[in-house]
Amino acid sequence: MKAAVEEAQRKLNVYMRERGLKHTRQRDEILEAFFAAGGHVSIDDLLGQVQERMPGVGYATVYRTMKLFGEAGVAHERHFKDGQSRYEPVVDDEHHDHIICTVCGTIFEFEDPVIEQRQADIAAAHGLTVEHHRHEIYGSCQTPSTCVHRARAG
Amino acid sequence: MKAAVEEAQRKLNVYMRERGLKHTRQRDEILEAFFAAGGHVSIDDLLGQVQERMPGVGYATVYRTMKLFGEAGVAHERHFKDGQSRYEPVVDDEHHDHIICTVCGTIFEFEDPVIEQRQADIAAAHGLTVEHHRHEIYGSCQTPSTCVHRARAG
DNA sequence: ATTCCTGCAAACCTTTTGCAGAGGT
DNA sequence: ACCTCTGCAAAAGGTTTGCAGGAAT
Repeated sequence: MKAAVEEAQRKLNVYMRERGLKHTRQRDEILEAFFAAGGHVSIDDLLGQVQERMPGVGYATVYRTMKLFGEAGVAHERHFKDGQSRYEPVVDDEHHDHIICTVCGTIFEFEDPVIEQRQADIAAAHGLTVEHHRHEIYGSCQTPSTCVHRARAG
Repeated sequence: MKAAVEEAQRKLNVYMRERGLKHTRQRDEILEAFFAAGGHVSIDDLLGQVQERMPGVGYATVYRTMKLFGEAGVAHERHFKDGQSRYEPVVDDEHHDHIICTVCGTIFEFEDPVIEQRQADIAAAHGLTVEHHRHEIYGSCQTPSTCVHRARAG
């Protein structure tokens, strides 16, 4: 499997070239740190990573860059309860959803045409067209000790 | 149908009595405004409502009160992309999901038995029982200028 | 009387913005 | 050369906290 970061790089380059934006070392580093981290990174996390290789970098650059990544369709901004924005990589042409075992933390992916269709219907009923969605199911197997997934959990 | 606010009042009273907290006019007003608003209220919304009846009330009180409501299990704090916390009533044994207009920010609620059922099935297929889930649909009407929801957006 | 609450203002934290200089095209 | 990007610092939200007086028990 090709590294997702390469796909992102291409996408980003196209986006930037289209509007005359420039390729800089900072953007490279941030992109790399972002994908290396895997997901749900905060600005602080990223800044910390990037500063190990480029000590001068400041918050503003990271903020601006993540916003750019968002516009380029490379990163997605999420908000949890801690008041900080967190970012996760956008994985293309495959909008799978997640089902997460609350016992062992295993994350499965699923995609269900029936649900997709219902979503479109519901949106239409409100006069909207679906752009994207987020769907996470949390559940558990029986008990921690009998958790079927534990073996394969990270 | 009994007003949900009464249920919440009872729940809140129990919680407060248990820990010697006090019943005040402010808390009453905020609770009422909170339930009157229906859902997805921001602190500003609440403060505005409450100040119509109690001009002196400040932000701090509303923040502290909503935090209290959260702890008492009467309100649930949510974070969307606009950087503000929004609150919605906790309605027992009934959960809804959200559909959000990316043009005007209007938030609708929906609940769909078909989707609920599929979720349970999908979870079962992975050996899990659903505990809770999070489902947000983002979509738009045509263009900002023709946005149907704009009229009712805050 | 005691203890909790309120309102104000200041503090705090995250994010955004203005600007002058550095860097990419 | 031109225009964008960066880093700094200041500004701008949103939320929290310290404190002195006020209210509930």
